[in-house]
Amino acid sequence: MTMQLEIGTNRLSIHGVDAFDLANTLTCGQAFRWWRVGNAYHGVVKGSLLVAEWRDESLHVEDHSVTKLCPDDFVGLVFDYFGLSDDHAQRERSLCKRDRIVAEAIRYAPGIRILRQDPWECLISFIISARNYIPSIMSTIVRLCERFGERVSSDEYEELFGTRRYAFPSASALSDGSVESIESCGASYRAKYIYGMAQLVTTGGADLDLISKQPYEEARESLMSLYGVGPKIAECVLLYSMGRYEAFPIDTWISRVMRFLYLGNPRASVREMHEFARQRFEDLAGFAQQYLFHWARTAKGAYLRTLEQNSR
DNA sequence: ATCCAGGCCATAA
DNA sequence: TTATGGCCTGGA
Repeated sequence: MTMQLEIGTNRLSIHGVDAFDLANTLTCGQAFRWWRVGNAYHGVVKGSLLVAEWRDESLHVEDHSVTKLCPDDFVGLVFDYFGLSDDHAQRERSLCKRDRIVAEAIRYAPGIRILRQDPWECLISFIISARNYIPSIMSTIVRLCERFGERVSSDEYEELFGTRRYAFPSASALSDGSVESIESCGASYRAKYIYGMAQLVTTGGADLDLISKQPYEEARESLMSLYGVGPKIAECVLLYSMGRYEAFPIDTWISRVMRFLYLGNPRASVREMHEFARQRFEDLAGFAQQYLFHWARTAKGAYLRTLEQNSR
């Protein structure tokens, strides 16, 4: 199937996108800056305010930013962010052949893509996500953006939807704040990590662009050397913002799936889980993780919790 | 109401 | 190298 583009004024329609579920892709826990409004999703992506909707078998995206992108940049942003040039159907087929549990997860909810997010926003967002609910994560990020970010919504958008949107704050904007001001946005004990990170990145003590070019293991170590960043967050950054699809972030849900459905060992170590995932899923581990994560939380949530209870 | 969450750090063995 | 407690507080 070939894609067809239709480009209008600050709007774009893409027909013939295969293996793409917009709703699940935006709400499956990889990004925290999308809101459902009617049948559409409103989100801030790298300083642009986008309104995305899946309608008539096509993806429609509008640019509602104050400063709108030129058509080329707009198309580029959308293709890059959603990974539209990738043959995702082929990935799904390949994963289905490799593993029958992942095959079930894909059958349950196909078309989940890995978004290509901004590394800085991704890093801070997943620091905030530690021991936190998704709604809390989102509201903390909103408050950070309101306090430290720049306005991104156009006059027309604000009039139409009655709300103002802000871009994710830069490192230097956050470093101009303080631990206390970040804490009061709801970041809690994570505020010191965030403020420290903002200072480090602003002064050049950490270079995410450089890290993104390092070999996988080296990049992972570089990220984990940052105060407040452990294996889970490092791998989320690698997967969701650096296109490292071999990454396999292990949170409590993936841990349950691995311990009870794959390894049959309630006390399996994170190391064992990583080893297994690397051998089984190889270069597509990140996609396997995303499908398993969504399936575990929604379709298998109660079941996995029961297994966990019974193993105690 | 309580109760605990999509980890990380420090400390201890 | 692996195990444990503490962090803190907005939501369910």
